[in-house]
Amino acid sequence: MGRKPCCSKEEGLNRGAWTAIEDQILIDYINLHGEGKWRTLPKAAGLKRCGKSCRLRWLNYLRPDIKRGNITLDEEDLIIRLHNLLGNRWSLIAGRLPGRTDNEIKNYWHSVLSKRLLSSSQVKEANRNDDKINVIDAKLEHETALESESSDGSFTLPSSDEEINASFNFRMDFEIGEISNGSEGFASDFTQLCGYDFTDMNAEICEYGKYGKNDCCEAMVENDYVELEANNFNLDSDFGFLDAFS
DNA sequence: AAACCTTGCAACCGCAAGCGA
DNA sequence: CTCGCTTGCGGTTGCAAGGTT
Repeated sequence: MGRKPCCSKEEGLNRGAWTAIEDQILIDYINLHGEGKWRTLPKAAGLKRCGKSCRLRWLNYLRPDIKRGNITLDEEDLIIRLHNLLGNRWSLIAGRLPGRTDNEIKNYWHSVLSKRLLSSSQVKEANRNDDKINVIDAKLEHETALESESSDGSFTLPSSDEEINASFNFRMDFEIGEISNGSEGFASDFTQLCGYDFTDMNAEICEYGKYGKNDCCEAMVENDYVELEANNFNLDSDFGFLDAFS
């Protein structure tokens, strides 16, 4: 590779793809001594690798709880929503997807989702010029486009590109600032539709907002508020009102 | 069959945050 | 407070495999 080597101060270290033997040495060592102390781990384990490389290999590949490949539609849907909310905060997104690593999600985003969303954004932009629709109508339209109801009342996630694009055409068209200021009529309507209690959300904002915008956003993610079908949240613009807390 | 192109993904790099001395 | 070290994160690279011409 045409780049400066990792941990260039230390010579004689292996680089590039890991061998099965190296993997086994690392697994055995961590099973015995636990994670951490990456700087000293290679020497202690007898690996000719830098600590960074060992850490990365363990976290992204060797950990026993890692799921690999076959990202489900549910996971994909969650990745898209979290990315809309948090941007390129891959580690935070990965934290909401058990068994998935930040690297895998980042790769999936760049190789699959970003291309798909790029094409859907053109359709989305056209819809920005449409008249605003009220929340109830929007929700019904969204459900019609996104979900197909089966005989037992359950729903399925979108499977075709058309359906996924349709989900992106849906916009909440509301100011989240209104929620924080206690727009009770709106909140009760939306709570009824989505099953989320904006009273709790307000409390969450007040509690975590005082520590700063990022803490508040992360707290909201932790508490599943991102499950709202608000696909177009943006950390800086839509949560801008939280700046007042910082 | 061979050359070229595209895609997926593991791995590397630089930077910044956290933490202890 | 500052300095140095370690760890974690996001961006980027380059290899290998599969697809296309």
